Amino acid sequence: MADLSIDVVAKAAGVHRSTVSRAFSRPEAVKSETREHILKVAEGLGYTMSPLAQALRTKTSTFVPLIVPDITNPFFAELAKTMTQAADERGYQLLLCVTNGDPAKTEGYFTAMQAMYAPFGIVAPSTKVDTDALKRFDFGHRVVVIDRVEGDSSVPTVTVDSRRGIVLALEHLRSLGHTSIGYVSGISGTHTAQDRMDAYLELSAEGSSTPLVLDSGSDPDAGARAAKHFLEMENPPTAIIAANDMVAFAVISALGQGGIRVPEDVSVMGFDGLALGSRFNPPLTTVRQPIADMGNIAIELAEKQNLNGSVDHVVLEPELLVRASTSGPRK
Amino acid sequence: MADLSIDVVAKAAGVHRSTVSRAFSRPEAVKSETREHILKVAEGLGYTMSPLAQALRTKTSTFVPLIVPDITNPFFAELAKTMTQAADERGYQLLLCVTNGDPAKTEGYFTAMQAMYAPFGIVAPSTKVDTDALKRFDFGHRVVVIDRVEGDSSVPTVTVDSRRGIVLALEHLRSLGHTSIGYVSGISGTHTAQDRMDAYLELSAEGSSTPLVLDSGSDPDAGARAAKHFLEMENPPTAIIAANDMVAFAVISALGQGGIRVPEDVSVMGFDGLALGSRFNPPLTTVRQPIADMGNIAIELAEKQNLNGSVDHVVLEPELLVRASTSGPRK
DNA sequence: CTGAAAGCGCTTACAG
DNA sequence: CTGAAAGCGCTTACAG
Repeated sequence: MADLSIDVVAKAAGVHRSTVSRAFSRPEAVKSETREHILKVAEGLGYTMSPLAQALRTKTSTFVPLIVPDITNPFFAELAKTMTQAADERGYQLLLCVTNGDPAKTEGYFTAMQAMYAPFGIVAPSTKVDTDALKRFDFGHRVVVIDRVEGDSSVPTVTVDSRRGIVLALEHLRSLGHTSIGYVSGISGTHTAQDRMDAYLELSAEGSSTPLVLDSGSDPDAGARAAKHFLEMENPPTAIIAANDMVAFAVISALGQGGIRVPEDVSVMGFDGLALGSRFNPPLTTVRQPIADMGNIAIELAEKQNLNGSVDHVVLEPELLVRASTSGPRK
Repeated sequence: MADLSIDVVAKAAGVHRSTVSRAFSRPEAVKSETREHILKVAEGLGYTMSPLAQALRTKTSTFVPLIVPDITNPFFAELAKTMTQAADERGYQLLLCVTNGDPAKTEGYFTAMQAMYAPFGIVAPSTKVDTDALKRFDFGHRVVVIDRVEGDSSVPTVTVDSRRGIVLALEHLRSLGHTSIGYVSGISGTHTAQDRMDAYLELSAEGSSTPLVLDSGSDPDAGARAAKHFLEMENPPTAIIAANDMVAFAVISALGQGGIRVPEDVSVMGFDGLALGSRFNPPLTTVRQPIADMGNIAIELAEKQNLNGSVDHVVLEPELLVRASTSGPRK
């Protein structure tokens, strides 16, 4: 495999390199016979264009970074999976960038993506996005955020209606006969997390049940603490809503270690709709976010903004997913 | 942010661009005063070199692809996480490439990486790697595989001692008093999967217990089928080893839906040591693979091969991780 | 419709 | 130790 460049194809096809370039990049600008001949020769040689050289020359590439805090979190993994495909279908190459929550890393990725001539990027944050900080980077002007954003409406966003999700959860639980419904935050950085909690607080008050937050921490041990709290209560709630599926898993696990069974002793719901939930013990009832849609829409929003500067804020509908972790209250 | 290039830095610093280049890439080749001056000017301007242009010119980059079948599988997610950091520390940028099991995609990544002048790559396969197919690509000669490999020992590999892991699992279960121990394959593509199964078959025969494979499929429903099988047996085993943690989750979930409790009614072990296992219900007893070590070593092996052509095959020791999904046999 | 030339942002022998 | 020149693999006005 000697180094194949546009010039060797040009020579082999008996044309000038600019014609080869056009045959690939602007096919309509070259006579069809010439084009077909060139393409055939190129194929025979096993030639493909160098994206590096193309990017350098045109100052635009097809690399689209997806910046996530933690790929080990199944929510982001599922997002990455669907976005890889969505990007592919549109001719982009998704570059997964994992920050592990380190803001310095995020900035590093921003300058790197700038240098790679990425046309735009997607960020799924773990904290409320500071749009001012974002815009200190050139690249920050071409980013869509998978969360709500405050104050500044100039960055495109896509989220799920958090309040509606909590309504769905509460309705489900109440229809089962629950009146005492607790909440475990478990996450707290994003607006999404905040919105879920706020909605719970507000809606349970409206429903004339007293809000009961078992834990509001945001570390991985929140689930365990919530379970401990539950076990120590005289009148524990008969159902629990967890701020997301991962927290629900942790709660159920810790509860189980304490001898409490789900859903026999207490119902537990999650929020996210992870595939993993269907194989949990018990399979998790949850509010599904349309993760695949979010990924597709994020890319569309980015393209739109890139094209004509339009900035959209899309809010998707969540959906109740009843599995086995909820049932009527005990007794 | 006007476009910053080496030439604008050169002008601002009053030197030739080649000197700027050296100040960054071969600092010892330039007088220290000059260098410091250049670096200061560059910093003031907010200049960093274009990795694209560098790669194009030197025909080598710092992009290191990690090719995995499915990022949604926590094993690969954890691998990706530790490898991102390992790569970073060595000055590489990990590029996550997800094939979704599509061989065509793998080939696509290979040619893309070739085009990106990646110095080498890491592949975590979902099937037995065909080294001949691998080597049809130039890039295939600079790849390390996270699995065993057959026949051809010219590609560096890193794995865990599968047999040893099964020994650990069997010993643990037997020490608890189990004599009837079933197995669920759940995965089957890789040598690793094969080796685990073979070891189980061989070692349970040696231990004079009859091997009992509840399911040998490799799809996501293997766990459910195994549970069904279990429920239909007259004399079901008192313990089950699952080929990996994800399968163990599915088995426990399906068993739970069938009214069987773990570990009260049957003990279940996994294999992998995923972080997720500690938050399963019940927390999963398993054989831990040193995933972080695997990642680090994979990169080291790649570097070594790249440097002096040496090819190593590293086999790591697994470790028993006792949590709550195993106990003595019932009654 | 095709070719010749200039240039994207770098590096590296080669002189001096 | 530093500069001038050629070139990595492309694209795109500009001619013809």
